[in-house]
Amino acid sequence: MALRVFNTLSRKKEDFVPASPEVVRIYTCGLTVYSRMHIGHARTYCFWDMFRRYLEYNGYHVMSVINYTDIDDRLMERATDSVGSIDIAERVIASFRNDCRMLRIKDYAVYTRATDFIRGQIEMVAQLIGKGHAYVVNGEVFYDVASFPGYGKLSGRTVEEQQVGASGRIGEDVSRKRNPADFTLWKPSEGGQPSWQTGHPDWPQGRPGWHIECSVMSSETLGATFDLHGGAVDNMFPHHENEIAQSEPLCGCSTWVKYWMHPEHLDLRGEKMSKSLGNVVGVPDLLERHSYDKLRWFYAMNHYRTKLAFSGELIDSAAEGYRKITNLLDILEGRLSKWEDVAEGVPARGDYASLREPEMRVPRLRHYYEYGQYGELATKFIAKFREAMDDDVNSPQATAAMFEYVNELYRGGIESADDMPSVLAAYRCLTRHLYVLGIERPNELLYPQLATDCFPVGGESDTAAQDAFIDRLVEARGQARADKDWAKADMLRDLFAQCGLEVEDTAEGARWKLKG
RNA sequence: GGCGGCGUAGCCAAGUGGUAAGGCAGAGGACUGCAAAUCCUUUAUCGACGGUUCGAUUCCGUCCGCCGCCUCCA
Repeated sequence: MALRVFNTLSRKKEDFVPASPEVVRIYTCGLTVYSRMHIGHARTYCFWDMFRRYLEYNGYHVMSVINYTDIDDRLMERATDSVGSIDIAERVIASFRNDCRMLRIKDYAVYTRATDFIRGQIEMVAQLIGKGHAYVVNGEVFYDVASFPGYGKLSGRTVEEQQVGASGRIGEDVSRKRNPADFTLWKPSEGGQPSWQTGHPDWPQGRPGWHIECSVMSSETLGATFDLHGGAVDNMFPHHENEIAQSEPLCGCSTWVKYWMHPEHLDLRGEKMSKSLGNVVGVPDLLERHSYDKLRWFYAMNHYRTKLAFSGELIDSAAEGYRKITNLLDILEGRLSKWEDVAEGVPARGDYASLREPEMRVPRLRHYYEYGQYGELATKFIAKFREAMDDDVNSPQATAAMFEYVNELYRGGIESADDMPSVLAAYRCLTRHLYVLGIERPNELLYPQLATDCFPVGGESDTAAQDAFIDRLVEARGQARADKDWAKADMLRDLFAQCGLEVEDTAEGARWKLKG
C-alpha cells in the first residue's frame, strides 16, 4: 500500500505520486511576521513536519520551502519611528526559528521573505495584466476573477454564492473593482509606507498584495509547478484560491500544484484564539508546562483534519499514556548502555533507513528492526504503523499501533530480557518510529544516520558527577532495605520524592530518575 | 443568505455495511516489606426519528445540538 492523502482540490483521498520518484517539493505558507508564533501555528507546523518526516521515512528527499510575509498592513501599523516594520519582522522571524527548534521542527530547505522577491512579483503582475487577468485602477492593480473560469475550484465556492451574504466589508473598495471578489495584486504606498518602483507608468510604485508573493516565491524556488502546497484551513480561501487564479494561467500547464492539504485549527473550547481575547499562548510558555515531546505526542494522537480540542488537561492526559512508552525507553537505554558493542550482535542485514521498494534499498547500516525475539512484534507494528500513516497520515492510528507494540514488548518481558541485540533492535524500532512523529531521542544507541539527524540538544551539561552522587544516596536506601529497616528506607524515599527524585525498586536493583 | 464540518463510553479519540482501535480516568486482581513500574480482568448498542438493505454506528432524508468559513488569520 502506498501513501494516500486527502487532496482539497478533489475532496478525496488520492494516491500521493510526486513528479519525481526521489524528490517531493512542498511549499508551505508561513507566518505573517507581525506577531509571534503561537500554539495554533505550532499545531500546523508540527503536522507539516510529521508529514515531511514520514515522506523521508519512505525514502523521499523533501525540498520544503516556507515563507515569511514581511510586507503587510498590520506590520506597518505596528511600526514606530524607532522600530520599523522590518525590525518587527526580523524579531518575529528569529523567534519563529527558535520556537520551531524547541518543537523539533526540522529545518526547511529554504526560508523566503516576500520582500526579497519583489522583482518577480512586479513581473508577474505585469504578465497578468498583459494576459487580461488583471486591470489597473488609479495605480492599483486588481485580479479579475471573472477572467479565470476555474476560480473557486479549490474552496468549492462560486463567485455568485459569495455575493449574497458578502455584507461585511463591501465598503469603499468595491466601487473600484469590477467584481467584489477581485483582489489586490499591487497597491500604491503613501507617506512612509514601504514602496518599490515598478517601471510601469500605470502603477508606478507601491507594494504587493498578499497573494502574489506566495505564487512567486513558490515557483521561483520550486519550479513552475510542484507537488504539494500547504498551509492551514484558513488559507484555503481566499489565499490559496487566489494563488491558483494567479499562477495557473501563467504556469504553462493545466494544474499548477497537484496536491493541496489543509490541516485544521486548534479549538480552544469554543473560544477562538485571538489577540483581542488575550488567550494567545506562545510556544515557550507552553513548553514550560509540557515538554515538546509530550506536545508532539498529543498532536499525533489527533488527526490533522479535525479540530483539536486544546487544553493543558488534555495534554496531561495524553502524556500519561505516552509516559508508558518513555518509561520503557528509559529502561532499555539504561540496560543497553551497560553493554559494549551490542550493535555487533545485530546481523548486518540492514536496509537503508527508508522503506523504498526492496530493489531500491541500500544496505549500508545495521537497520534491522525485525531481528531477534521481538522481531515478529516489530514486523506487525511496522505494518500497522505504515498502514495508518499511508491512509492520509492517520497518526492517531499510528500511535495506537505503537501502544500495542509497547504493551507486547512489556508483556514479552523485554525489561529483563538477556538477548541484548534483540533488545537493541526493538529499541531502535521504537525510536525510529517516534522520530517520524517528531519525537527525538538523541542517543549513541541509534544507528549513526538517525543519531546525527536528531536535533542537536545544546546546553546540556555533563551530569556524571551529579549522577554518581545520586547513586550513593540511592545506595544508602538500598542498604536500609537490605537491613530491613523499612522505616528508614521509606523515609529516604519520601525525602527523595520531595526533592524530585523518584526511586523504584526492581529485580535488578533500584532505578531512579529525576521528575521533570 | 451561501458553503462546509462535527456529534462514538466519565474524558480524549480512530474506524467499519455484518454488532466498535487506542489512550486517560475508574473498579478488581497479580507482583512488592510497603510502594513504584509492569501484567491480567473489567466499563459503549456509535445525537434523535424515519428510509434503503438479509443486516447500518457506517448509505439516504428530516430534526436537534455544536462549530468553522464566506473579511486579515496557521
